[in-house]
Amino acid sequence: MELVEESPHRYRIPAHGAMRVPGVVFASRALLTDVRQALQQVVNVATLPGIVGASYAMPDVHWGYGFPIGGVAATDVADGGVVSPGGVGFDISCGVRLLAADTDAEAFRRALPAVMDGLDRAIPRGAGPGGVWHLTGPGQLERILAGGSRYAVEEGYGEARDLTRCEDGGAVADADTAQVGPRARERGLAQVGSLGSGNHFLEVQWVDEVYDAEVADAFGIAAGQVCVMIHCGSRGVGHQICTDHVRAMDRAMPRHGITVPDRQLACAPVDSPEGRDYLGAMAAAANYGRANRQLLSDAARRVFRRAAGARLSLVYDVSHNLAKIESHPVAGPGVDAVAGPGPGASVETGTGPGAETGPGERRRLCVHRKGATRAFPPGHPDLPEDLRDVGQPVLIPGTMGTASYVLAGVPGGDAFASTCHGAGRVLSRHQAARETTGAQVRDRLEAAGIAVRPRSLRGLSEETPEAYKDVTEVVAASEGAGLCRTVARLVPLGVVKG
DNA sequence: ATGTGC
Repeated sequence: MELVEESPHRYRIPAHGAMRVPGVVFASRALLTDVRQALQQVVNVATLPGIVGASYAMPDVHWGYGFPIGGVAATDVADGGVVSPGGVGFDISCGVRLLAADTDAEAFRRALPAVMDGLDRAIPRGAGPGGVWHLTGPGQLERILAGGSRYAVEEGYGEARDLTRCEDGGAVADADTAQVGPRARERGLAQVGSLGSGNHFLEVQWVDEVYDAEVADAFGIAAGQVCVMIHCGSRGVGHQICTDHVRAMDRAMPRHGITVPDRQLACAPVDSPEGRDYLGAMAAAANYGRANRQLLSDAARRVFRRAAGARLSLVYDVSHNLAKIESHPVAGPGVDAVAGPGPGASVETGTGPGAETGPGERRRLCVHRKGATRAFPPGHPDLPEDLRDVGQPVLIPGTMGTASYVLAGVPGGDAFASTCHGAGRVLSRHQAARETTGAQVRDRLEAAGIAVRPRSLRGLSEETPEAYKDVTEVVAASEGAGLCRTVARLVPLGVVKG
């Protein structure tokens, strides 16, 4: 496959065969090792009906179900554009939430063991059922699916201010709970307020380095400050919804006259019964994921209050697995996404004030972000007022025991205002577990001064840092590609895992 | 990611 280096962090796969648009890969040379399968998926995605601009890959791209993880694709709703569950992934609305404590790491050290023990008891995790809420009936699940974090806060599990620091104010309005099937509901009942397993975690971290003090200050974080980062999704609900709607679309594709190069790219026009049904169910799962993070935040807050006398305030909550209907400028047909980022250079800049002046007509697009984070630039109307001048906070969870990052959206960013989402796997779970044992991983973390509260040792071995790309390099490549700017680095004091 | 594998 031809990969043309256009700039140090931007590569292009020229459109060929059935591709309707080119592929654009943001990466460094080092990050391009072992991504052959993922880049074939970038090519496959470029054939989808209605796709505009390019099929994008973020620097943390790796192989996924149909679409690559670290992929961004937008389709034109009025031009037969499709929505594909594979473009969101099985863990619908998986995302990250960051809370900042009113204490610094030095003062906090003494309280750490008690806080970790408290979190160990308070945070449900691991595969299968178990959550902080025990639902009393189906009506309560209905309200979670429709109301997300907003419902959790109404019920007393948070502060009104939290909602101003959540993407979409804590809930998307277009959830269609009638499209959430019985199996998804059944699984959802018993998992409200739980981390799950795999790379999901709750970490106690501290701000080890600030790169942009002004933006960090606006976000509410400062050097030395203790934070809590929560990375989790919509558990069995999202998984079952993805499964159910992939099947429905797979059956409906012939009726819509759609053929795809890979069955895992099952899709339907956004403006079709199957497309609308999926988007409504996906929005319900998104709300479930947000409520999930809100409830875990409340559990962490109680522990911090009791064991450390500390208060946690929300920095931001953002998903990295979601499709959204957004308006972006798009160049006319025949115009490729050739140019790199820079003044006047990009064909489909992000939304925001810069976008209106760029070339192309604004179109209603279905933007799929799978393992990619929305990164609105300064001035975007959907940002809360106190963040409007600095841009959207972007939260990047690192590999267990290494670093995580806080980034900010920038003007002129390419890929429909999106950036990376994390480190990205290089070893499969199985391979990782063969490299080391959970006990070894635990001992290494403890020797580095990081407290670990795992639910299973097997899970720890699968998450060994060697299984992932270097998150620092991913973040540097994303900034180098003009997708975001680096604001702060966070390092763990303690890890709670499934 | 996932009651982890049709």
